[in-house]
Amino acid sequence: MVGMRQVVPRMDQVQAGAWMALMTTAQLLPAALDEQLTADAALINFEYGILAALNVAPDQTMRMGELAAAAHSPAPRLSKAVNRLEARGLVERVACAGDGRAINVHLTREGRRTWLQATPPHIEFARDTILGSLTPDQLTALTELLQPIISRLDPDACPSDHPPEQAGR
Amino acid sequence: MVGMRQVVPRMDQVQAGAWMALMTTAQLLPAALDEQLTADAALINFEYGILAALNVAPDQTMRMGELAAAAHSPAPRLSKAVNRLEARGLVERVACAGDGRAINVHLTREGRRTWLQATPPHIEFARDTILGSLTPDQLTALTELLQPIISRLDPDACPSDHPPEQAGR
DNA sequence: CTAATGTTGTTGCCTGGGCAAGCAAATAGC
DNA sequence: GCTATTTGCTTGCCCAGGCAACAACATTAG
Repeated sequence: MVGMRQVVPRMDQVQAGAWMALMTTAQLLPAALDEQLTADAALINFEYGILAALNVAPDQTMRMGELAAAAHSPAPRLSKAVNRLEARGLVERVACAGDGRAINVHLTREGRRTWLQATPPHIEFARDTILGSLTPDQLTALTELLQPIISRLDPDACPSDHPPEQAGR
Repeated sequence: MVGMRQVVPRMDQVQAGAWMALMTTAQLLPAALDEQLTADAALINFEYGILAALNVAPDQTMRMGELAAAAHSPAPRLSKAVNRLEARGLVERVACAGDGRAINVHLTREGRRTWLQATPPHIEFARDTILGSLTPDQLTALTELLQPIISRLDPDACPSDHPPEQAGR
């Protein structure tokens, strides 16, 4: 019994370090993003992602289902976010011609204006505050290291998608 | 005016890729953690962290302030989490002898039992599902790449686990 | 045509978290 | 000693998100 000090499995030093770094990042990053966006545009990151997705969609319009998929969001969460955006006039719901139960979400002129205003500080924050400390080679390395983790967390996550995708396609 | 297509700043391909990987990780990781812990021990990650911190503390006891610092949590969040844990008998509040306004949080026997039971699946999940796809060298690289990002997000985040703020400096 | 099933969104209820206000003990100023 | 400030923690109020129940329309089977 003397050798049996720990009942629980242990991580070695390297694993523990990576684990802590991942956890800390996952904790701080969303908070920092929401803080920046809320201060600069009264938007949370999730809402910004909706505007961004609509902005690059044909006719600035998407179906709820598409939007939910693009934002990796369950339907209720998206529905409520669209409620909020619609109440502010940034977005409008339009009945879908072909299908009576589908809803088209359309980015209003005001919504696009808000997105245009919100984006520069957001991109700046991402580049300067977050990515700015790494060289391009390091960024590439980071991306490749995170990719397998993402794949294991969500097998459906594909490399190219998501909110802050660049504006001009 | 023809050349002026975009008013908003852009990220290059490398930056955008890293950005997306970071965002996706930050989105998926906490959800996966809470899911695993909730299923296996009816704890969310934050609560698990509290038990874990108490478990390694001298006398299985910490002051609220210490705990909040250890969990990188604002005071109200910790207070409410301790409320929940105390209601389940996993933790108890004890008045602090020397200071009438301070509260010592103590891990009960039942709390330690819960932590012991919750930990193996948690560690397994972390090692196998999340870190398992990377070699030790890659884990080291990942840690070093995330470190500067963490530092920029929170200047107070200390790289090493416990630089124990010993009283006598 | 009608009934059963499937699809698409929305609403309600509950929980966790942020922030500001509050309370109580300790400390500093007078 | 007595007020004023500071420290340590808690509570209340509000918002965002998860899940299940629901409503509305579409589709398929009989």
